[in-house]
Amino acid sequence: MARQIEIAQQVVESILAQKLKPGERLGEQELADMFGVSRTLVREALMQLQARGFVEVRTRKGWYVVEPSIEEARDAFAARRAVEAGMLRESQLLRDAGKPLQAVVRRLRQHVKDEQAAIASADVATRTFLLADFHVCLAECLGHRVLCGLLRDLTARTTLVASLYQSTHDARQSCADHAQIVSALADQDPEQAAQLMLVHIGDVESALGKSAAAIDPRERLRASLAPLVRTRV
Amino acid sequence: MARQIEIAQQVVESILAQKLKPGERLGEQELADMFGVSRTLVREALMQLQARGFVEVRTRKGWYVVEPSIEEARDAFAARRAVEAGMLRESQLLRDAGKPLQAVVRRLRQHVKDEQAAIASADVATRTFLLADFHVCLAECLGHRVLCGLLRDLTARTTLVASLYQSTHDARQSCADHAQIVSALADQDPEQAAQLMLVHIGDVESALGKSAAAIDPRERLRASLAPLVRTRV
DNA sequence: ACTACAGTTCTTGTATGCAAGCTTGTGGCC
DNA sequence: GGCCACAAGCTTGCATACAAGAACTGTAGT
Repeated sequence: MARQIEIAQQVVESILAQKLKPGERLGEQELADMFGVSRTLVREALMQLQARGFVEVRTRKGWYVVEPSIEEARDAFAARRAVEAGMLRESQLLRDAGKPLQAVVRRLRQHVKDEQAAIASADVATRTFLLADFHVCLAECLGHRVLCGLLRDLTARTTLVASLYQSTHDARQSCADHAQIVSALADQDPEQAAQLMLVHIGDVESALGKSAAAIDPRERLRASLAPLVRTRV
Repeated sequence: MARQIEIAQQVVESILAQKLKPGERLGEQELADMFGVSRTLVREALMQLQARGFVEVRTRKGWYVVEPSIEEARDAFAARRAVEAGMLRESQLLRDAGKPLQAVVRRLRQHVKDEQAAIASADVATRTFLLADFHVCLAECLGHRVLCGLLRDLTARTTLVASLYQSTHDARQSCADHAQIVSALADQDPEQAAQLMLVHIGDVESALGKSAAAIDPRERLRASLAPLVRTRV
């Protein structure tokens, strides 16, 4: 595969696993050394990521993982609500039912099991990745290849949002939601699945910002420094 | 604004106006000369377009505007159905109603008027652009900035599909559909708007492939040459 | 006349080089 | 001692150079 796309993919996966945080700097030379290529390829990868809304460039200063504002965060969740509810309600597969649906349900149940395993083993990166990947998986299972790509990007964005606004949402709750959604699919009840999905996304969204409102860089620095001040160095 | 983004935008606009057709070759040097920059910037722009699904690169052969297969075409329409129906049904703006809705309706009615003007003046490029832009406009009006970007790309893709499979769909019909959708919005009836949207997209989709199945490059060349042959040069 | 092959040319793929701008550290000045 | 100016270094922005592969053309041989 093309080298740039590999680089871009790796960055996206790191975002999905919350290994890359919003605001993180991505030096061109640094990445180039890391992947053993020249800056040219790194730039091309970063351009792709920019087009997909993951990174931004501040002229002559560098590339940074995007830091969605509160409004952008809400907007990302609103987009996911629209896309995922629409996907479930307009799915052909759910109308026709039959054998393919069974295979889908089996695969999704397996995915939920994987989520549970990751939660049990306290593997945060895998857990975060799988919880987001469920939605991508769902799109793929329902036969929407375009939506699949769309959702990969959208879930990555909301993952970014979650790590910026310190979500307090419980992973087990998300996993349980997923299980319920799969059940609704198994019952061939798209509307129920869509409703559950809307609630699920709403829950994840409302878990934001309860503890920390907006963490701008200055605020973060101050927070990081606070203990030092308190101990009177 | 960054030069690459300008280049990418211009390409997308050309696609939306059907000035660039599927399978069209995009030579790096050719574009570089056209925009007065080096190939580096052109490549960076093309990389962005690749990430958004508009062009593909065949190694050491060149860049080409994507030629969606029949399945990819259906998939693109399915994605639009899901996204646009979801958008209308889950819109906050339509629930709250009130003054902002009026402004939205006014703007959309103006857009429909612009469409009518373009149709009347037989300006095919503007007409095609505006008919696609309606959907983008709708997303923007409803306050979804993320969906707005998504729809810009999705409508461009279906425009590409339409010019590949020679849509027989009537522009006036599309315009009338748009007007109806706006009316449903004015009546604060999201479900009705969503239904109309689904029918509208379905109509556009089913207008495909009736006349021409797949137009491969050879066939196109033959078609282009036909008149010359007939006059016995 | 048709095919096979070699040379030429054109195009992409990747690296490198150089200019411009930001950051930071140092020295001088008030 | 503190503040400002300037310079060094590092990073991005963009162009150019060069290598490698593909297509095309012309030629020779059957």
